[in-house]
Amino acid sequence: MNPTIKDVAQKAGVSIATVSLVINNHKRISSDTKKKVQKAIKDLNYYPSRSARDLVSKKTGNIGFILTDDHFLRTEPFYTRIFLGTEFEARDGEYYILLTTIKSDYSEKDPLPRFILDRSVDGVIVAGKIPEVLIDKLAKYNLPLIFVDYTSAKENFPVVLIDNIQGGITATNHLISYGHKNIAFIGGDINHPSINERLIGYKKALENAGINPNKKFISTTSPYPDRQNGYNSAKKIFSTQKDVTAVFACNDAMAIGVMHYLKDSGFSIPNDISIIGFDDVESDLMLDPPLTTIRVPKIELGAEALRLMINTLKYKNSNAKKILVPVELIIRKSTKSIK
Amino acid sequence: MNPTIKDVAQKAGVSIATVSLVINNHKRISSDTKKKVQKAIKDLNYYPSRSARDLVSKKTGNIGFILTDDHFLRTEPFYTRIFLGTEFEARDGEYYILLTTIKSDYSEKDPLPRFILDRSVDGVIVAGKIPEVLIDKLAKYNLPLIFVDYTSAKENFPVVLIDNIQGGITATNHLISYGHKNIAFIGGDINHPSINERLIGYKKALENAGINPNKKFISTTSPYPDRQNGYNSAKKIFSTQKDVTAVFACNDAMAIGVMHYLKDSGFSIPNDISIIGFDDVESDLMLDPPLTTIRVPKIELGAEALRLMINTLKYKNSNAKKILVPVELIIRKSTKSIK
DNA sequence: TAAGATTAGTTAAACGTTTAACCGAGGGAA
DNA sequence: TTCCCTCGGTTAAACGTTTAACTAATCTTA
Repeated sequence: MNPTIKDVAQKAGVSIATVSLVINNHKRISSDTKKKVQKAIKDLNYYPSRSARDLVSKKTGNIGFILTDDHFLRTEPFYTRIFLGTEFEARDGEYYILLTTIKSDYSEKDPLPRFILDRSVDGVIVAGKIPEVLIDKLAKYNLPLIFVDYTSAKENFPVVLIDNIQGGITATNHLISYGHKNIAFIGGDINHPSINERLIGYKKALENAGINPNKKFISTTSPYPDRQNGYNSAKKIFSTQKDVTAVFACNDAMAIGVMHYLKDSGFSIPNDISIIGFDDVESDLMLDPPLTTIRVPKIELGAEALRLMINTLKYKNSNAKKILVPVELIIRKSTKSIK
Repeated sequence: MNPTIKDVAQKAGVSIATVSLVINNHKRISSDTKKKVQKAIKDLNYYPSRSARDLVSKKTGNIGFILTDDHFLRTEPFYTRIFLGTEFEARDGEYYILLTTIKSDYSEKDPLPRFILDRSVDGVIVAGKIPEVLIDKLAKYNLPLIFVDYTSAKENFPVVLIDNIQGGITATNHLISYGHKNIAFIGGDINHPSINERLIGYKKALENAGINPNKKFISTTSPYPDRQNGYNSAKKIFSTQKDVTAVFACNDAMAIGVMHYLKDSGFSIPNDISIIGFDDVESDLMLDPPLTTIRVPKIELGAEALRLMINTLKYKNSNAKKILVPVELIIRKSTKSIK
């Protein structure tokens, strides 16, 4: 079997308590014994048993990560990157991430993830929009709960968010600085806070520039912000509004849909129409032209969430922090100055 | 704190051993006591402590899942679906899946995943191609190791594979049955067993039909089977070979690249050229026309791997099983009969 | 009826840690 | 010299399960 703390103690000629103190580098240990013990640990290739440790310390060493299945399976690796950021950050620490998906139409009678029921996690990170009913059920367990890229309107949880408003402003300003005035906004369900905030940023930037937002240029009726809906929304707008010269799509997926529509309709990008996206879902999309967009640091979002969780766990401070992660304008070839 | 087995025992008026026996439904318990105990468990909302259980049973209740980061972040949700299949299957059982990615250029001096080092898993599932050096390092730990969609040539591990040869035959037969004779094969690195096997199937089907495989119709020099390389390979073949009427791409990503090239070059699909892919990565790709392909049951692959792992863990039978998962022809609009 | 077998449940040890309480040695102050 | 403090380490209890070994009661069987 694997070596235990006992073997180490024996080999180093000390008690098991001493070994334990060395491992958790307690100060009450001389550097001599410390070295001896560390040598023994190395020689035996000893690793503490997690279950024994967890049992006595009443921790599990796991963090749950909840995602809806459609978010997990999205074509563009957005939430998967957020997850990866969490996993990267956990990797060097002492936590493991337990990922589970839930159905996006989770309802009252669906069971909670097993890791909640059998208390296999010390806290839960929720990424993306999930049904309110699940939030309610989760809140009943007094587990630390942290949200990423979404949060409940009703309750006040610690959360890591994209600075969407600033991103919306930056994107719109970029188009304005290129001389565009008639800028369309193509978004999905306005009830999703991220999309709404990007729209707010869009409007703010227009107002700052003295441009009156035109309702006919704004599409927010699509249920889900994917390519197909980007295509459809573009169709609706461009078939009636002839003087639009630029599009701000609420994410890259919709932007790609818009590009498809424009190509199909004989428009040239960026000569006829400039287009900017949001998210920067890096992938071999073979887009032509490459899409100007607002980069969201997805890995960073996930890492930030885990750090927040670890802090919450460590200091039990439950004052609900909000962390706004900044975004960045990435200029490629899909936008063009018309001055 | 959470209720323990002690609380349940007290409430039910039995010993803790009895409670334990009920939980693991041992036969030596009358149905009367069983009911009493189960009621107490329900009343107290009791769940056994995993760490205590693991400590005594010397299990961890976790299965590691290793994936290279580029596989995890692929545009098409292929390996993520395999993972999900594993997670689905684990969900109702008693295992948790610990997912970790490794760099695709993992080298000798990179550390092993932490869950291996500190023995936090009972077994490891490896999905997709990983560097041989990692396999060697993993093999040193005597942990059950199961491969999915890849396996080491050197050693004999239990493995769950796609029936690629049959898939290659089915795909090619489909084209042959539509009257095609000059069928191109567009693949990536031939060292990847899956791709090689699909090519073998292609050749077999041609031979069965009395058609001599033409080397000029076969491209296997791309390093990675993605869209861009599909595009490039198509360019190479179609710029010299004028009588090709159909393409069998080794996966959907390359097929999409091929479609892009054909469109850019003014070909009509399927009127001028028929094309079939492999994998069936369902997604909102807005492909026009929809791609005929060979469906790989990805969820099923993952689930099968977990079942194999659980069996290995349960019966310690280490005879390296090989499971071939069948595939299915999905006819859409990208192939057309030319008879 | 007595001995053995079966049934249903209990006792207690064990798993591998952490950590509060304890202890002995040496040094300094009164 | 005596008392107290500090330093560096040890002892032992506790965490919540599983399970081998045991026991008491009932049932069979000759």
